[in-house]
Amino acid sequence: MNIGEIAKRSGVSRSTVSYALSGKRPVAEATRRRIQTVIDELGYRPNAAARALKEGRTRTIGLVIPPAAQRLTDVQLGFVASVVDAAARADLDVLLSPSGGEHDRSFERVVTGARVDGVVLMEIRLEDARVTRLTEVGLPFVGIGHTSRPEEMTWVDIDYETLIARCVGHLADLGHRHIALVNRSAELVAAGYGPGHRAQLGFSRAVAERGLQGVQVCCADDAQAGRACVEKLLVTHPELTAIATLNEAAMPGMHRALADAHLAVPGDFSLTGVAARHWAENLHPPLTAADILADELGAQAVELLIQRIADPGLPHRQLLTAPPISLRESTGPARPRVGPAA
Amino acid sequence: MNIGEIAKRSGVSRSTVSYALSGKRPVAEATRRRIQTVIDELGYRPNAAARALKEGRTRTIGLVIPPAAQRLTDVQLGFVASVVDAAARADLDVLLSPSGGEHDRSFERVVTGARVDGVVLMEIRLEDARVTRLTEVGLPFVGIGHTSRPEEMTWVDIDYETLIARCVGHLADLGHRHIALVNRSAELVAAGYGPGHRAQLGFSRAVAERGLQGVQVCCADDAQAGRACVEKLLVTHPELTAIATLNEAAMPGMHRALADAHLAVPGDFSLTGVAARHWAENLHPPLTAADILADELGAQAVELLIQRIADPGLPHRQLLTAPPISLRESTGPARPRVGPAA
DNA sequence: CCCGTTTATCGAATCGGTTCGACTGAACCT
DNA sequence: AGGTTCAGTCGAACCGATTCGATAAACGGG
Repeated sequence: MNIGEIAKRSGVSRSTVSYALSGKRPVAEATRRRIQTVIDELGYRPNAAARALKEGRTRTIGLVIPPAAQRLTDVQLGFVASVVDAAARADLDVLLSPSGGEHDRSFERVVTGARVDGVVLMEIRLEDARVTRLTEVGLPFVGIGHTSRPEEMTWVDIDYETLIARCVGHLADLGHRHIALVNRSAELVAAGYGPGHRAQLGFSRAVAERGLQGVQVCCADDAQAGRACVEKLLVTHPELTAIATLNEAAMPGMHRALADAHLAVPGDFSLTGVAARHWAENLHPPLTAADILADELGAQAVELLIQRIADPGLPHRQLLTAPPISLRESTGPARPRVGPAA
Repeated sequence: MNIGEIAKRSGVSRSTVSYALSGKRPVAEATRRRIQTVIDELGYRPNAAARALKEGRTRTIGLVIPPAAQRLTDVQLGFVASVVDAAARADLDVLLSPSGGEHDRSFERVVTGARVDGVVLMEIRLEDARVTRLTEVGLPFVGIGHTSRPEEMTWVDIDYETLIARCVGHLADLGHRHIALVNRSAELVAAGYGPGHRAQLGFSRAVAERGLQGVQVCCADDAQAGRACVEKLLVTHPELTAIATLNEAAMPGMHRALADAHLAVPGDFSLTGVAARHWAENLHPPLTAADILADELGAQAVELLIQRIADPGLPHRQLLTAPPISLRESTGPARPRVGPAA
């Protein structure tokens, strides 16, 4: 079931079969039909490895995800899905590679040995060894997120700074004066995780501009932590009337803590943040949020990667997507709180 | 940066470099060290396509997932993560392929053209064209789930029938006499989706054995549907005191509906089901559930696949994993309901 | 000292495609 | 009629590894 077999049965040479398939040189219509018939009969498909070897490209891209053991957030999952989708539309296959921890062998395998034509990198830190390695190896790559030297790489990213600032602005417009930011986990933020870092910046800036009282706290990525975190906040900052967050995983716990404190959302307390659209819509009440358009971001990453593969010399493009905030039902006018500590 | 270059710089032939790397023939210690030095200096890694072409295997497995657009459930995500992890441990790469709908090209690319040595197939229907195709092509594969002719393929699966029956048994032990099963979406169940189908069987069987009153309903895979579904159930079946479910996505909405009806869990109403452990633990209250050990299942699937690749003639093994139910806090003794319709 | 063995290495074939240069007729031009 | 062009095809080289058979040197036994 190789090209030689097809050639033999069609009574032509291997090169003619190849040209019939690729169309890179003219082939007589009668010949082409004869070959096609044989191919259909035998269900022949060219061997991907042989083709990759000769052509020098694999028609495959790598997708480097955080260690699989550690659970992906909804937003991350959205990225994966959209990258896979976009790649499929471009007739590219996707090789999955967990990275970090004990999975460095997998990363190395994907990156070296010409297994992929390029790589999409998720969850980039401000200092990121994988970026260094990819640059060193000279493999085209696009980051979803960027390092502390963004001009040195090609990336797409979410403008968390602006998005969080918008959330704060929205709350301020509703009359809230005491607002908290619930960030991602302390380790992540300390490690220079971009979204966490930029959320801090955006929050500080917006709070300062609007002359508000702002509190920032970190919170592990799970419901229990979210609950504990908000319970504590309500006690230590009894004047709080609203929270903005980018920590999806903690959100259910945060809701719980508010409910336990008999604070209705949005009646007594407002909640907003940055989240995937369908996820925000599925909450109760639906979350007023700056939506992350994961689909678009993944598609753009793949598109950029395809460009870079075709012409690695292209100037490194950078873009931010900053859609407007989507008003839903989790925010309302500020109302002086009568909380557990009041 | 190919093997010839290494050979030249080490002053040996290409074959000697190959043997030095594979150890399949003895190489003088001095020569081996010299070669290794050159390799380390140049950061050489053998070209995967060339190796695959010669060896006839790619050291890559395919993972066929449901169309990416359609959101993966937590359990499905767990499968993906565990397959990727297990493959990485076995030094295998994972090629991701969405299937179904418009993604059939991607599936075809992966299964033909010798891109992968074998395939792990998720979300199998009772009648599944992909299984037919893989059998036809003769590519080794392992299903997570199985078709209506399970003896014709190799698979691992979760014993939903037993798990749901155990949930019912647990509720019966607590004194519940009127129990509902909230299944997955009607389309899925109608299409012969295994878990949905077997949940039905297990529920019916257990209800009959215990002499209970059982209601079965289907429910779309999202929170809104879950809420609507339970709201309706509470009205149409006012005697209900417990629900068992395998619909994770609908669970938040179900909780919501119970809360709206002023039914406390587990005080007034018990809730149980089949779910991923960490997910069940993260609910409020933590869900008493038959845990799905996704990690183990994925690892077993990969292990079976590796066996099948090594020896496709092996008798098709089949196994079920049926861990005991994990008692948490969402179930309690039955108490006559004073619900909205009472 | 000669011969058989072992050890270390090399050269060539091979995997299954793609692609380049060359060849053959037929059509076309002047 | 002779030369040019072009469609259609073939053979051979090549991509980068692995692997088989052969060879040469070192070694040990009788």
